[in-house]
Amino acid sequence: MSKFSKLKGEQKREAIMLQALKLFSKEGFYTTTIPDIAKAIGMSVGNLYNYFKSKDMLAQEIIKYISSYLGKELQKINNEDISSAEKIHKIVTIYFHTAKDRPEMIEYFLRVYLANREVFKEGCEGMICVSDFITEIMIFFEEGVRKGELRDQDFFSAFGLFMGYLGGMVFLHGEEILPEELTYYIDDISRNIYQALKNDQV
Amino acid sequence: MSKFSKLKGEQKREAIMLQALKLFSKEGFYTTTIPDIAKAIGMSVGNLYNYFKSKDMLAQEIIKYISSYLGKELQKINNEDISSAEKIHKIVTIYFHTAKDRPEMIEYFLRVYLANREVFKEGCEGMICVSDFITEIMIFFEEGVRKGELRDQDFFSAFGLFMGYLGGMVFLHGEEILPEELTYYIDDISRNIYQALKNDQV
Amino acid sequence: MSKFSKLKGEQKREAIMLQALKLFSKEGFYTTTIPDIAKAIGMSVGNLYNYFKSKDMLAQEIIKYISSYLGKELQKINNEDISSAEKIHKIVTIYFHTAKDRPEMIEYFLRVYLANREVFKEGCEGMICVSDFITEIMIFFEEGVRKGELRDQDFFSAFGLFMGYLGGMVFLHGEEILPEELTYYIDDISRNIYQALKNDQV
Amino acid sequence: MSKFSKLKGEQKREAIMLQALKLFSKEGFYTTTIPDIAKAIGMSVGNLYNYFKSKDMLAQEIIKYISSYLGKELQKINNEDISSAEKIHKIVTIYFHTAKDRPEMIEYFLRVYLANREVFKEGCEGMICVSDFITEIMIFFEEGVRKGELRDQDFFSAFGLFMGYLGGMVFLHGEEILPEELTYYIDDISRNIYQALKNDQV
DNA sequence: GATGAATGAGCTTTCATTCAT
DNA sequence: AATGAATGAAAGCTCATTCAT
Repeated sequence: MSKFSKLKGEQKREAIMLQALKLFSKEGFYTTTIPDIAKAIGMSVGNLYNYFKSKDMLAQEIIKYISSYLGKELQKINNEDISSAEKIHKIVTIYFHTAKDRPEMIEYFLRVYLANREVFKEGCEGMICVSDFITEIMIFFEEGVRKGELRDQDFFSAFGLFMGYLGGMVFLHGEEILPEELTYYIDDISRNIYQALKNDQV
Repeated sequence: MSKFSKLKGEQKREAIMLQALKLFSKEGFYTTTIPDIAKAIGMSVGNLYNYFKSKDMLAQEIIKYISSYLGKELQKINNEDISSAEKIHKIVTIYFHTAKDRPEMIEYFLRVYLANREVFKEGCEGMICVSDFITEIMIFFEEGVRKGELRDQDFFSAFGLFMGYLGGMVFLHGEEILPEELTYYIDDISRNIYQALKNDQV
Repeated sequence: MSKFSKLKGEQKREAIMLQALKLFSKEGFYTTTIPDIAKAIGMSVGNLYNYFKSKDMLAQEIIKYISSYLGKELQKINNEDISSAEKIHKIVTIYFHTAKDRPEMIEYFLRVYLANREVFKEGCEGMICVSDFITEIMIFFEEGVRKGELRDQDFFSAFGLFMGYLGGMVFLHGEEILPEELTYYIDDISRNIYQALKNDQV
Repeated sequence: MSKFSKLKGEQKREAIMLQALKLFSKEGFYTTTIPDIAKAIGMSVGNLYNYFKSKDMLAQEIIKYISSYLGKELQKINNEDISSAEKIHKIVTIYFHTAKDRPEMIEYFLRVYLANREVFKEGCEGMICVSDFITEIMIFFEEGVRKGELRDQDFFSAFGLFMGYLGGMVFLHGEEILPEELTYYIDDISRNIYQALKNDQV
């Protein structure tokens, strides 16, 4: 643990978020207490409340943080001049590598954000706290359609496929049910997604 | 609410599970209290503990109940003598209709079972509490492969697609993000899944 | 301390109120904690909340209790067939005797109810939690006017005199500033009040 | 808010007291926090502690300030060469005008000083923090007796009448129970007090 | 004098679970 | 089987006060 007291201002906010992110995703939102978080980063409970005014607000800031992080990764891919099939492969790759290197991010999305609606009800209405991420998926999809590489279907139908599929795999991995590493499935899954989304009318 | 006191034995157990299922899926596991459940079915908290020895155990019995229910539905489809493409369509249909008619079942799976690992850690190791359901998906998949209709890929890669996709759509629906009813997407999604799983080597 | 566990239902509610009344009036509302009250009556904190759903609600029930108690005492006097001067003397007497025998009641009125507006804001709007008491003062005053014994002045001007005066004396007594017992002042004060309120137009 | 930083020394002390006075009387002593006060005057909490060594000490300085202020007003009246009846009228007038123009002063007296004994226990024993004010009431009363205009009764009996009555009226006003403005009652109340205190033996 | 981040004890309230009846 | 009062540990959050800068 790097000395928390050496950090300041915005850095401390981020240090708190990263630690809470780990605990929330590993232990669950309700089973992680504020004192747990404070102790883990070596600060006092009271001071934590100087940075986030409630446990719920902290949870909301974290999901925005994750959405922003993943959104930026996707943006890089969207900016590349490659085919939709290649983009799908890269998206799956980045998603699974994130799940491997920073599993708490994906777990948080699945187990904290998606599962505890009541926590995000006020402050994250609709999908405003994850819009950075969703926007990039939308851009990927619409460009693919425009270029004639992807079939012009309902966006949500495509989005649900993407996110549900990837999320489901990460979940199975988290449950230690998968016999192989996540990265083992990258090719299969990229192919499945491409098969599902591609435009046959050529 | 039908008179709880008229029921007996196993029927009471089931009445408790159904009420708890509704409350857990709607309000969340941690935000639903045992007194909430007892009051909703008109019995005392003390007596509820005569049927389930803890809140966690109740939650575990419920997921087994759901798995069994959905497993039976899938079994009917598996027993029909139709193509894999048709089976996929039927599975998607039954899933979305369940999500529409008894949304608490699917929501419970997504928001209670998948999200609150700690509750199911002891008693539902691996996927033993949802094996009825998973077994039928496995049967569907292996038969499709055997008949040469589906590509012989890793089971989990296919399973993740199926469950993640369907779950993701139900989630989007629960968030009131989908512009259309769930049933509207049945054809698109069935097609996407089939495209992803089908055997091209013919 | 009588065995709390022997009591039941409404009796326990009352036992809690009486103990809280003592502590709130002696130590102050904010400096008395719920554990303090629970410990003083030998019950658990959690169980106390089975009887009163918050500290504020408990405080509100207590002021209603006091108002009802004092209201009944005044009612007896109002029902007697005596002059207004005699009634004043009896009211002052009963007030000071209450202040002597059950000082917490009067202290509560002065130091908890009158002073901590925010606690009674929602639930005791206007004077609805003390209406039993005020109503009797109003009856006394209006009958005196009707009989021609008291001057027909604004009710609040008369009411403020009565309650402010008596309250002020009890306060001075509580501060241990009065050189004599409260009862020593009964005649002087009754006379002063009568002089202030009587009808000279005869 | 005038620039706090322009002031210095004793002026800053007074600025703090005036702001705390407003907040304590309006929001209550325990519901007003030190940061609330600091923010309201645009200074830091740390610096506030350079002027007052604790919240309790601040509260004590404020009551002394109020007592001194009101004492001076009464002194002017005592110095006038007018009858006791006229003095009573002037005292009531000044009291109610203060309650109208600077309501926080009277409210503080009633709701902070009188109600939160524990805060003033050490430092304001007896009535030493309000002696400036009480002394003037005493002077008024004793001169009235000496001149034969007021009956020679126990001082506290007279003092309680005065302060209790006026305080009670201000309280009723604060509760928005009075149908009229406070000043409307000046004549009635002055008369009531005079009737109560005057010497009939002439 | 001035700042405000930091402390941590202590508050109100909740709730799974027990048990005497 | 049935009741629901009782328990008490533990939660989220507050705030007077301190102190390094």
